[in-house]
Amino acid sequence: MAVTTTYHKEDLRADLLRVGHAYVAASGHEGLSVRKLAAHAGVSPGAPYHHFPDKRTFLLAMAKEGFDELWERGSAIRAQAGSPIEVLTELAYAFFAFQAEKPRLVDLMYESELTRPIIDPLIVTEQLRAYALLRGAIEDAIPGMADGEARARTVAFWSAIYGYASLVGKGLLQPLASDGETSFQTWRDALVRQTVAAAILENTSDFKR
Amino acid sequence: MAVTTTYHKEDLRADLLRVGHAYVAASGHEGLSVRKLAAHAGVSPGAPYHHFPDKRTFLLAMAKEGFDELWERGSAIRAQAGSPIEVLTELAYAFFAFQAEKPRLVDLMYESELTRPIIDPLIVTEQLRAYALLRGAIEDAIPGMADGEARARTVAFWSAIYGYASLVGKGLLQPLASDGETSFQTWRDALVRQTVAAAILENTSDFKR
DNA sequence: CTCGTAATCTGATCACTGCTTAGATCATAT
DNA sequence: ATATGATCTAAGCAGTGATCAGATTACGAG
Repeated sequence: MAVTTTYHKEDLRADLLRVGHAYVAASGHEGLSVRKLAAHAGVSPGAPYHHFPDKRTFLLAMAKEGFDELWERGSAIRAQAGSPIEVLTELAYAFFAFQAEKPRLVDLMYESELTRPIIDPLIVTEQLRAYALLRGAIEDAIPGMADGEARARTVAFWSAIYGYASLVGKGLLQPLASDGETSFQTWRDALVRQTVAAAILENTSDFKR
Repeated sequence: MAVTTTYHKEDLRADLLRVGHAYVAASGHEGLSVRKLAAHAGVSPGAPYHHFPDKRTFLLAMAKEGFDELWERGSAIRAQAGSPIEVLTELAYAFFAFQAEKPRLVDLMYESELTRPIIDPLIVTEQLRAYALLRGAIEDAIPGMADGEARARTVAFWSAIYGYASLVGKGLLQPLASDGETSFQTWRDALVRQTVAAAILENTSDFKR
């Protein structure tokens, strides 16, 4: 006879995450509904609730996969240890690359119902881990900094990198380029050079009170 | 006999915007529904659709009021003309102040269904106006820059300011401060000083290709 | 091999959402 | 006074997140 369609799925949880990532990559997290998700996974509308208590929890699971991948890329860069300047530069470009590859996933991670009106604790945790990575790279360049200075330098670095990637993600920077990709790369390279330099300059006078 | 309740409202459109701003300020744009809006304005669920074709259009009208206020504050700062360093510094702090006063409105303006998955043309327009303001302030400091350099400096400046404000708005920076407001202000001041300095330094070597 | 238990899935249902539409009400100009 | 057009109500549509009773299946204990 015909192939018996399984009633119990192989691993519905993993299927849902797979389907979810595909949907988000294609259309963003805004239009994603539990019903569409279930339909794409070939399952009834209520089934996903046996694997995730909430829609929010499901989105959080997807976001976590994104943060994990980002973390792996970042810690790999730091592990293969070049000079501090090289490490910071590569970290910046790695974030831009991730944002370019999966812009809609980055939206989910940083700008979604998971971050508004109040941010989810898990995302705060992920962010602290990334903060520690950046701070470590900066402290490699300037050993023995006071706590406040290290914080200020890390925050300034991350603000510029995140801000730029975020604006690019919104499509708020391309329209300014009349000469296309060329100048687009030029700003980015200049911004990275500036930001890395500012994070690493030995002159600490700006941070003393 | 009793007071005749008016059937036609005085100015429902303005009332809706007022009510909308109050709701967003209190709870954010996420939970705002046309029905709640109508109820708060004392009107039937379908009434708002005679003044705004869409929910999106309504949100856009609210966002535009925010951009207009921001623009007025910014152009006032530039009009009262101090040194370029003072102007850029005050512009940065003005944006932080606006974000601190109306964080939920800033969410609506920069991180909402109006900016995702694709950004609304009106917001791009508003952003270009603000970009021109910043660029002008930077060009006051360094006259006669090449186009690419002016762009790169402006983009880098705006990226850092926006990125920092955005992270603060998400509550992603406070948790890092163990000593409260003091160090919080310290990072911010250091970031502004760094960013303004980088935007204005005469050394153009970083921008030549 | 049987059978009970727990996990999984279906299908119906609830309150809520954005939006549409027919018809009632009102202001205003002629 | 009356007609025109703007405004509003009330009902209803499809789609949403979430719940739940009952059907189906896997699996371990006897």
